[in-house]
Amino acid sequence: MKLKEKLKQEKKLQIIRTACKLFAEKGYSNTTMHDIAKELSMSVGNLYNYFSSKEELAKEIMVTASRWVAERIRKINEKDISTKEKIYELVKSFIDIALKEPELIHYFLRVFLSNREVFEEDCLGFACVGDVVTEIGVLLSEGVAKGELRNQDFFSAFVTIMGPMGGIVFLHGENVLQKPLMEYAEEIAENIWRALKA
Amino acid sequence: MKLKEKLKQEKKLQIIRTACKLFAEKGYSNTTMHDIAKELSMSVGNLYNYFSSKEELAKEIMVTASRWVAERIRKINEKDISTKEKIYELVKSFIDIALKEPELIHYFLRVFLSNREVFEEDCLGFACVGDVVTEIGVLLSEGVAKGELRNQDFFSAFVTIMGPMGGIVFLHGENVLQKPLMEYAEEIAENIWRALKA
Amino acid sequence: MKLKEKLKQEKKLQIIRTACKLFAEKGYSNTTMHDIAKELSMSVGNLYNYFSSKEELAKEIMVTASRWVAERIRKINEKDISTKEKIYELVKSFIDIALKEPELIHYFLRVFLSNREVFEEDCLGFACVGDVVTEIGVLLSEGVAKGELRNQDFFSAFVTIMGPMGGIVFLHGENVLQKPLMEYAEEIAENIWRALKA
Amino acid sequence: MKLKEKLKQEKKLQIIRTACKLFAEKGYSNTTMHDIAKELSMSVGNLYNYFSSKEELAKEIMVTASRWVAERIRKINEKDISTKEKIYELVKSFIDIALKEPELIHYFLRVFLSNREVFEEDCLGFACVGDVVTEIGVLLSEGVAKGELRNQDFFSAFVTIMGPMGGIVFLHGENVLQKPLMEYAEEIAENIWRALKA
DNA sequence: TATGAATGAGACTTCATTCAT
DNA sequence: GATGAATGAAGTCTCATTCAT
Repeated sequence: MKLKEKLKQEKKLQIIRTACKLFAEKGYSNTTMHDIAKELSMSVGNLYNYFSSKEELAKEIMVTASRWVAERIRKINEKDISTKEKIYELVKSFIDIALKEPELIHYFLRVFLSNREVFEEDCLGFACVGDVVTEIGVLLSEGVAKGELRNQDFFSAFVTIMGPMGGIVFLHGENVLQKPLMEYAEEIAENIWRALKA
Repeated sequence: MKLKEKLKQEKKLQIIRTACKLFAEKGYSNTTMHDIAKELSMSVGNLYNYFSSKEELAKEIMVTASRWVAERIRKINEKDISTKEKIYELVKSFIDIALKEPELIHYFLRVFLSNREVFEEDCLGFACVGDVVTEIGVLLSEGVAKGELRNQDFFSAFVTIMGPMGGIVFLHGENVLQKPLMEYAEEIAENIWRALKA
Repeated sequence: MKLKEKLKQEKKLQIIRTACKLFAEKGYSNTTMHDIAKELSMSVGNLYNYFSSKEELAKEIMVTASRWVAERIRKINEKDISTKEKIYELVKSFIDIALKEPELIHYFLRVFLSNREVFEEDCLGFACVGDVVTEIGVLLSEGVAKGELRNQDFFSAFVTIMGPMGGIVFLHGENVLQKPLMEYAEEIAENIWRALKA
Repeated sequence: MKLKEKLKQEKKLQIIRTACKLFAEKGYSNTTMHDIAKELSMSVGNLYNYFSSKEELAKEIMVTASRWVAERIRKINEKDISTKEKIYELVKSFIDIALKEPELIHYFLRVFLSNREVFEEDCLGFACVGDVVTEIGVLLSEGVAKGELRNQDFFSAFVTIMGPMGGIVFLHGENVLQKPLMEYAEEIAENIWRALKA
């Protein structure tokens, strides 16, 4: 039984990864359950053995993806380095994810940001992405505690971090940037650091 | 003849305003041409006398909305004040728009950002929002010229401005903020200023 | 008043000609009243001042076109030549029309033949194309009277004449013929003559 | 697995038969996918599991119907009888089909002949009805080889055969004939034979 | 579990026709 | 007569979801 359960989880994850990619590429509405099934070489019917609906699938993707990203940030938070260095690492990490697993970030930009009705019920106050928010919160409050960051409203600081990072990745996805994405990391990080530092 | 033409333009604008609102509220895919027609108390068929398709409508909204926002920024640029003050005014202006005409900003967040395929052809390199980009560019380069801002890559600076502003408005739309939106203006503006100043 | 009436008839004819061409080119269903109006540089509404409906227009075209073709046949019938020669002239005439005013023949093939419901009421027993049928009837009965054609059922003879002529013109319209259309005239005429001669 | 595939083919054929009938009766444009689904007691959506579009369906009908008719002609060609007898049998066969399965012939007259745009791409040079053309070609060239038919251009001969046959069946469908359709067979056959014989 | 045929509501779009100006 | 904005029914096609096998 345990093995069976594990296999099922394995498959769920596989579906999540594929669906995340497709949603991120084509948008939530433009991706059909058939598209997902086809990409996975499985039947539509079977998809419903793992997720009760398209919305359900979208939500689980968000939770999972958020957890992955949060994990990366948590590792940074755990490091014994200055807040400035943490911010630099955060930006690099974020861009690294955007390069290696772009669907994670684009899923957020394309699906989560824009299909609020899908997430409305279960994601009030961003329950779905709570892990990420928490980690950013940790980074900020520790920075303040250490006297390295100015004390300010959480949300102001939060958007000052996430906004530029999300923005540059979005522009990258649109092919409007003239340099490789990673080359923007330093400048963005410096901007964020200057914006928040004590 | 001129009158008739003017009336038609008037009506187009009316449609654009209404459609912008609906798209911003419910998302592009979740808003039907029927919804728009109903809200305008007109027939679906007639809608197509003004816009040849739903996509076409979405594009024209973007161009128009972008022009409106750009106009606001241009007025700030024209003022004889310091760059710091300009940034403060920009943030306040942006939030002001978000409060009085939230559909303009949310249209950008919900429709433009997330339904890239709709805009792909005609909006390469953001032709659609070019006016806004231009004005931000002016603000930045003048700031640098006056020695008030550090010289840096345009895109880095651009997302450092637009990211936090967009972010806070988005969170506002999601009802997660604890204070009235405008109360975040000062802090956000200060963050952006510190991020970019020389 | 008379002048006015004449001008109206003139315009009707102009509309008929244009509509006939469009219907013949694109088919009845695929041609919109707007298409016709546009081609004539007039408004849709005005079209309805001349013809009460699309169907009405189609019928009037058929009557008019049929009269034109019948006129050509009548002239042949009136000639003082042998039936064989008449058949040769008929085929050449038919092909000549197909080359110079292809819409007349194609209208018959594309619209009349296939949109029977349009003509049903007013064209029972081919009232619409009665003139052509009559002239073919004259040619046949005179040929029999002169002992040059075998006496046979009218419809058998009728299709033996019209079938090959319509067929070759259709194939020409489809670009499957390898020689210029007119070069088929002799052979077709000879076939028809042999088929019917005494 | 094979069984399932077979069942699907079976159903496709069933759809083809029904759609052919409806198209032949009411014309291509006047027959809706809903009409077809209803006649088959199935859902519109499911229709699209078998044919990707209405046009696609029309094309497959043409190919299938053409194959059926060609089969009948092929059997005649294989018989060890004179060309004259073959022509007589061909006409009878054609009329027999028109009586028993009128939709096959009327589909050709009403849909194929008149909705050229539907078939344009995939049916250039009549690829769709190639089988029928081929068989007629065989009949003709063998007749010439045996010295029973005059040698003439293929297309001239082709329309001399198909024209009268199609014509009489069309008139039958229009209820303008005064005798039962089959009674025209002899005369038509005789006409065609005389038209082509050496 | 796995399959994919089946459902049916609903989306976008077209178009003949009307009517106020 | 002439215009073209307005109507709204209807058509084609899509797609989340179900269910018999």
